[in-house]
Amino acid sequence: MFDLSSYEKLPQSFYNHSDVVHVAKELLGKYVFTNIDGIITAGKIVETEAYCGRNDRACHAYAGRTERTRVMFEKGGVAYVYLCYGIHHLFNVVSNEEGLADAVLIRALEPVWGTETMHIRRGSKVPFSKLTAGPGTLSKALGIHKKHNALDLCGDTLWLARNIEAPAELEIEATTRVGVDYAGEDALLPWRFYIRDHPFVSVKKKKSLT
DNA sequence: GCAATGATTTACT
DNA sequence: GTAAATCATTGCC
Repeated sequence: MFDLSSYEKLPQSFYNHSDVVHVAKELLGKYVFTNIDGIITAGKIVETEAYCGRNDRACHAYAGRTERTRVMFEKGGVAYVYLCYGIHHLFNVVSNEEGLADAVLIRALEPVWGTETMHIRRGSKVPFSKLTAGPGTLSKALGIHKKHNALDLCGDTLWLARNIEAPAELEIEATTRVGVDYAGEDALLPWRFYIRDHPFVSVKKKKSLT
């Protein structure tokens, strides 16, 4: 059975690491919790992508600080929620110090708590295996809304935790990121991480390699 | 103030 | 496999 007492909220210091790629890898196997309207949902992180605002053209913050991206320039430990294509909410974890726009995009989760609620939020009869397999769908399943943008991840509405009983070692695979072809050479950076052979990883196919 | 576009998903051919 | 849905952010007038 799932025991909430086995989970420990990640401290502020976790997000202040100077290497966003390192944070992205550390996030694998951790858990995302949300408490929306008193309903708790949670999922294990199985896929992430690192974005670095200083030298990564794929990052929204690369072009500079704007009204939208200013959250990424905050100190680590806040949520950056962005509405993409007018439909989908993407959930990012901001890392590093204030002024350095690093963030980790959560691309896929494994539902572990409140799966009934997730099903309701996802509406139609999506198979269980698709509940949180994708950056837009996982946000919807967890009830993450853009109103949660800039939320403190150490708060009581949206936070990350680790399982104190979970094994420390994971099979981590690193590949190029998805959907950032426009970023040119930066799209080739192996900054996408996922747990090897995990069923909830959104297996991306296309790879226009020459 | 107005038009273009995107870190995606879903449905239809 | 291709195309549409849909809207906040962005850049230019």
